[in-house]
Formats: sequence, structure tokens, C-alpha cells
Amino acid sequence: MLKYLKENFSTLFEDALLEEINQVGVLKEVKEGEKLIEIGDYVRSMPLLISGAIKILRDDKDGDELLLYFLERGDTCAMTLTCCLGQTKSEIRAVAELDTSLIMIPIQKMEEWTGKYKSWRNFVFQSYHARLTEMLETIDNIAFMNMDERLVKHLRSKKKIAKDSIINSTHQEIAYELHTSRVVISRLLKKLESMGKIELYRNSIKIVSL
Amino acid sequence: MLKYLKENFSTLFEDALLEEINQVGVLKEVKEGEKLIEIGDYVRSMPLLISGAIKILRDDKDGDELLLYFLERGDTCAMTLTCCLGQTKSEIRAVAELDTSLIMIPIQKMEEWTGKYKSWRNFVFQSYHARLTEMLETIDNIAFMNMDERLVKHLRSKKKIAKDSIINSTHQEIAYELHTSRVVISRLLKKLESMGKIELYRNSIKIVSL
DNA sequence: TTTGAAATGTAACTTTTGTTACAGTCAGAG
DNA sequence: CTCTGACTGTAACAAAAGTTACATTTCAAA
Repeated sequence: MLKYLKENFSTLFEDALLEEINQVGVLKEVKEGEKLIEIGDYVRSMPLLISGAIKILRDDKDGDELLLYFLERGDTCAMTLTCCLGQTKSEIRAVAELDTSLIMIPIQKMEEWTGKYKSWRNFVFQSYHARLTEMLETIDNIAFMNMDERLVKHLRSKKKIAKDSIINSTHQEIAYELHTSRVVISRLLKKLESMGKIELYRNSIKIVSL
Repeated sequence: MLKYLKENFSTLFEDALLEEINQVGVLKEVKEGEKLIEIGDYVRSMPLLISGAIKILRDDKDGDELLLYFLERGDTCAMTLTCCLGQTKSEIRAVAELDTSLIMIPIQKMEEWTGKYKSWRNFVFQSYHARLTEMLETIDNIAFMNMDERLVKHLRSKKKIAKDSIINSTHQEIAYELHTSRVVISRLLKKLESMGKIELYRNSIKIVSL
């Protein structure tokens, strides 16, 4: 694990902190589609992403959902931070978008390190900043953009996250992520295909030029 | 100013910190409707709200806007925190919703206090938490609710902020805040009036039972 | 190989929201 | 007092998104 830590976090944290993380952190591997956190869960540890990607989703009371943002290598989850601090239940759902490796850190260490390591404080503040910015972008998307534009943007970020121009998602999955219906997504995807921008297959979409 | 500080922040901060705030803080008064921060501004000080209320708005490229949340007594602006830390331009616009008093704190002190005072750290974390939660609620509103429900919720929070069942807003203002058109708001307000839930006047709305 | 569930394609329709247009009303400046 | 600009009311229409319904395709398990 120390190897992973040095590879991904050595520019962020000083050696003493890396060593502490190595002591108390627990390496965890999750498969694509696996659930990490459910709404209402109490969060007892904080994830540091080594590889892969996690999608963070918001659910409403009727069980509808909406993608908030993705976490990637080097990221942590600011919502988790706030939950840990406030001892509150999770407001969000976290699902592995790809096969993912992460280091789980017990929350007790968080406050300790915040006092002790400046680099940790900066990391925490940076995470909050990144997450607030991404939430703002999400708000921009849903408030200011039409579904066709949102879909294009979504496909682009899925491509980026997967590091592959082939996206392994069904129309229904995309519909959930954008909080709309499958029929709407099929309709818009078909339009994109007829414009030659994508190619549609069963369970996957190939991005040609977006 | 020390009086204001003790009244509003003595439960939050230790005496030494209150004293420091008293030394470097600058009292500022703004009138309703006055602009505090514009998108693209560099933010050089952090506000602590003493009284009144500030509304935080997001603009898109076409000049359309959307209300993100209100700040009230005891609040600070987490977006400002992140801007200060990152030395980035403001992503949001801040406008006084009511006549408002606030204490401006130079950003240089922020980092210093973060290392020095545990109560300050907690305050900063709490602010981040509060703002993330409010952003989540905003996302819930625009993603999961129809305009009629959003309007009702908006009127309720305006009433709460104003501490008065009479809201001094025009239909156009409300339309901007909810990022829709004036006609839509007039239509929905009329429906609420015919249901006996509100009364409509020129430049104001009386909340009867919402 | 059959079969059934999941995934996709598409038409027809409804609902919600946004737009345009115009008339009437009010309040303050001149 | 009157006139002008801001505010409100409302109809008619357009566009976007959501819903229902059903046919077709695909793949993997039995």
C-alpha cells in the first residue's frame, strides 16, 4: 500500500503523514457497479482513490436519482468529510463506475491530522473546493441546459472517466444518471447517431466525434 | 463591533479569537439590493454576517441567473473561502436580500487562524458543510420538483428570511431567482391566490397560509 | 435449441414550461 | 395633474420533456 501511496499522494502529503496513512489505512477493492455508500448510512471512514472511478448520486424520496459528480485518482469525497464531522447520515449514494482501488481511513484520524499536518488541512480544503465547484457545474447543467446538451456532456465525461471511446452503459442507466426516462435518452441518442457523432450497440455506445 | 461579535459569535469562538477579529475586522453595512460580489471578482476578504441576509446567485453565460442559497446571521460564505484559498475569481454573485451588517476579515488571517484556533477550523468546516447541504437542496429543488412546488418553497424561505409574511418582490425578481420567465411566475402566483394561499399586491406578496 | 428477460426502436399522446403579444393598472417624476 | 415606465393579467401558441404502449432484437440460461 505504501507503494500506491507514494505513487498517488507523495506530492500532496509529507512523509510522516504518508507513514501514518500506511499504518491506519485499509486497502479496498470494489468492482464496477458495486455500492460503497447508501443514503442513510453512517460513514465511519474516508476514502482516498488510488485508481478507477466512483460516481456520487443523489436520490429523491421517490427513488429517482441524479448523478452529482465522479471521483477519480487522488480524490476524496467531501460529502464524507462533512458526514464524519457532523456524525450525520450520508446524504448521497456512492457506486463504483469502474473497478476501483481505494484506501479507507478511519474518521478518528481526520481531526487529529487536521491539527497536526498543514498538508492534510490543505488537502481537505482543496477537496471541499473541488466538490463545491463540481456541484456548481451540476447545477449549471440541470438549470441552464437542455437534455440534449446535458446528454452530450455526460457522454463526454463518461468517455473521459473510462479512458475509452466505448462506454458500457445502457440507455436506462444513462436515464437514471440524468434523471429522465429511458425513452427520452433513446430518442436523443438516436439523433446523435444519425448525425454520425456516436454509434449505438447493445449495452454500449461508441463515441465517434463529440 | 466587539459588542456585535460577542452577541453573535461568542458561542462559536474563544475570547482570544474574538479579540483578533475585533482587531482586523472591518464593519460594513449594505442596503437591500446592493451588490457585494460579482462573478469574476477577486475576493480579498471574508464576510461574517451580523444581521440581515445575503442571496447567493449563479449566472450562466447568457446572463440568466439562479438563486443558490441565502446567508443569514452567523453565516459566512463557503464559496468565498474556496476562492480565497485558491486565489481564484468568484464563481457566484452576492446581493443583499435585506439591509445587512457584516464584518469583513482579510483573507491573510484565514490560514493563520486555521492553524491556531480549533474553533476557527470547526467554524470553517461547518460552513463548508452547511453550504454543501444547501447546494444539495438546491439541486433537489431544480432536479426533482416542478415549478409550482419550487415557487411555494421559495416563497416560504423568503418569508422566513424577511421575518414577515409580506414579501417585497416583483414577479420578475422571483422569475430571475428561479430561472424562469415572469409570465410563468404570474400564472402560478395567480393560481396560489385563487386557492387563498397568498394575496397579490403591486411589488409585494402576502403569505396567508403556505 | 428454446425461451424469457433485458435492451432498444418508435409512434402517439400529454404535461409542463417557455414565448409572444397585448391590454390594463399603478406610482412617481416632471 | 398627467405622462411615462414599471408592473401585472391573460390568451394563444410553441417547444421540450415525460408517458404509454407495443414491436423488435439480443443474449444467455435452461
